[in-house]
Amino acid sequence: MKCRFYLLDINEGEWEGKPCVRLWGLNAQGQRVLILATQIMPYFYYLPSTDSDLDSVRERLLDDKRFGRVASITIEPRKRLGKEQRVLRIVCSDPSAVTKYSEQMPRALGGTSYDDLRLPVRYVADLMLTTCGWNECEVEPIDLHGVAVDKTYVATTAPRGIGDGGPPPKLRCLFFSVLAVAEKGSAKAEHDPVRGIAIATDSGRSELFTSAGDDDSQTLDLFITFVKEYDPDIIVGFESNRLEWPYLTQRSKLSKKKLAVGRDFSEPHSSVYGHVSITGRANLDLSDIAAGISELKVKTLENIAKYLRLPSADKITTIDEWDRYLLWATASGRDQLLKNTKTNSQVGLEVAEATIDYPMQLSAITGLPLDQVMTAAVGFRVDSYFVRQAHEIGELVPAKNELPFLTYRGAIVIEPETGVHANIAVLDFASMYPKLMVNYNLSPDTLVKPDEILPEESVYVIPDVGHRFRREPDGFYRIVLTSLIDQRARIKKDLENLTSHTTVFQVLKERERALKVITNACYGYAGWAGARWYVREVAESATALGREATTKATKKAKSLGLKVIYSDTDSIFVSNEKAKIDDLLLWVEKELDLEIKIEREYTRVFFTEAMKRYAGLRKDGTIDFVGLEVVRGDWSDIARLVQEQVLVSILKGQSTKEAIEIVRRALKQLREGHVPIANLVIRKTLTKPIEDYRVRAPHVEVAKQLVKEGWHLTVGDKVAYLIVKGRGSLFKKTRPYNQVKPEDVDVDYYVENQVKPAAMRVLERFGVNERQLLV
DNA sequence: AAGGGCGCACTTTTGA
DNA sequence: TCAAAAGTGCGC
Repeated sequence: MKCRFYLLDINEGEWEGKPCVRLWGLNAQGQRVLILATQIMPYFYYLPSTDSDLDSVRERLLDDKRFGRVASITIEPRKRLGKEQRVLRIVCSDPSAVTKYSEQMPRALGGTSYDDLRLPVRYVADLMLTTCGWNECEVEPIDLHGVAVDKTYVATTAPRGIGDGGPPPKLRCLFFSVLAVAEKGSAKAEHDPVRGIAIATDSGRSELFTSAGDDDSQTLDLFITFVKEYDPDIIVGFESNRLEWPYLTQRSKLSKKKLAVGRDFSEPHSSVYGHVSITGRANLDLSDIAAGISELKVKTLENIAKYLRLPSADKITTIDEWDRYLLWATASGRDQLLKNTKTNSQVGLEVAEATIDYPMQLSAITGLPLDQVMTAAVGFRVDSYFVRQAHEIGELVPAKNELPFLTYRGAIVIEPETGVHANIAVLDFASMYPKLMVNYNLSPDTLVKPDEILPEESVYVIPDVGHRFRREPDGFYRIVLTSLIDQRARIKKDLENLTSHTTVFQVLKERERALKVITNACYGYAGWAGARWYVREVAESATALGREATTKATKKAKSLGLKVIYSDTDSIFVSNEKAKIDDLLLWVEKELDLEIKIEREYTRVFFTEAMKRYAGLRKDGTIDFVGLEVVRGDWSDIARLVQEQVLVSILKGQSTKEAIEIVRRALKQLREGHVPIANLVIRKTLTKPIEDYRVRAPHVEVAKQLVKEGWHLTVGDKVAYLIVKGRGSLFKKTRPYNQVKPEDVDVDYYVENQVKPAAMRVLERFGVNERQLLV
């Protein structure tokens, strides 16, 4: 019988003594299914050194005792950098041999291995399976114990992804939130019991699980039982990968329980990209979604809800970890904490529902399962997409690189005309790098070696850097990018005929966004030393061509009589003169084969002397703040707020008098101690392990202190601190956010090193001097 | 265990 | 006292 299934999760397994993958999903009737597929045996490709004969190498390998788990070897035609090659396909009897042998063979016999892929990835690539999408194969029912699904099958034909299989089935979604309380520092599984777990489901269930006293086994039992009964397809949490799952797993172990939430009753386990995997379900961590929202400076669930303007955003408040212990000591405090946890789960579910379309579409496009796609870095998403595309065209997949990398020249920024300008248009090249890569066929397989002699008319010669690329045939990057660009164009067209607010529209919109992100990431990917298709020359040529395009367009703009006040990479700020701009747009299209658009129009725009920092007033009255302290997460709120008000006043008002008054008022408030401590907090990220720092930076000193006090701090964490009164260097006057009393604050520092510099950055352009800020 | 590129502004520490 | 180095976070 035929089975159509929506794919949620894939893992390795075994069936009748053969390696298989387990495909977890839902069928067209909405039943939960598990399909075992044994069609593909684990394999990789091996290309022996050039002088050896394939047949004899094959014989030798089959006899080699070191490679006892080689099941068979065939000789196949594949392409390496577009060139037809005959390679050995090494089929192994178990999946782990692929990783081992693909490294050992080149070491023992020379040559190179390709397509060293884990079996689930192999399946996704070879069969174009669609994660978060529909697939199809012939199946036979089987009896399988130890799994909680409606149907179990074995695939009798190879499963295939079906392009547009229609809308997804109704998926069950559960959000969970864990309350942990510690006397000092971060909660630790060894001595801090789970105080409560709240869940909320898409079916409207909202529960709070607790235990009496310090024994949390009832809480855990209730949670495990609920998950089993509700049987969600998607489990969502906040910081669940890093904190909640490891904590719950450890707590369960301590009470001799198994956190058997998987559809095979296994426990959550951490996997490749630092994500947690729950067999048969998709585990999603909203903090990974928050990480992708750069406007969000402090990544809390509360702040995401507010950012998304969810109706329920007002219901949620963040209770800091260090406040929990005292609250927990009183009955009313406990009540507050538990209620807060429950609210978290309800709002969390709404956040999940509002944001999940994007990860699902990104998963469908890249082939990375839903639980991996948001934790995987941009480079790995591109990697995954490329692996699928490579298989389609028969191209060998190179191993991941650990090549030494070389830096290269990037884009041009021209210094802005300082001050305020009226009526400015911002012109942007649309997808500049991707289009240049397509236009000039920039790709590893079209790159001409420096010593190779080719007729001039058969290659593109890149300005400035001199690299050459064959005009024909289409290179790998051109093929991949063209497909991405075309798909996106098609969706954009479809969107025009749909009404917004419909589900279909939203899903397509997110798909379009996912395609755009992948498209734009290709340039950076080419210049990333860790990429499978790392080719510095491609990235270097893209930036060289970009410099040329922007320079030429700028020159043309000037010759048309436009005033150019600033330019960065692929954007040009010009006087907003419609007719001249239209001429320029046409010229760019014709002469540069690129598209340039009016991206924004400013009625007024302000520049300091610096590049990459400005503020522009749009026609609708909103202001874009770019690069300035206002948008930086490492300045105190008070400094950012004052600068923002100053800029509003400058761009919307008439004189600087009002702006000066704003600063004076703020400084007065500050000096009188009326500014709440929360507005004085400075946050900086730990970008490396604490012991690796070579200087005593303020946030690192605070981090050291916090670690001593029992807080878990790791790379990527933000350290929140204040500056307090004292002597000596700044790093001696820093204290953790939660330990500062208002009277200890070093007001002078905030006046002289926060508010004044932020305000003066703007005001000094108008001849205001610092003394004028004194009252 | 990892976690796209380069260009730029700016603050603070360091070391002579 | 001063320039260089370290460090962070931004723009595109």
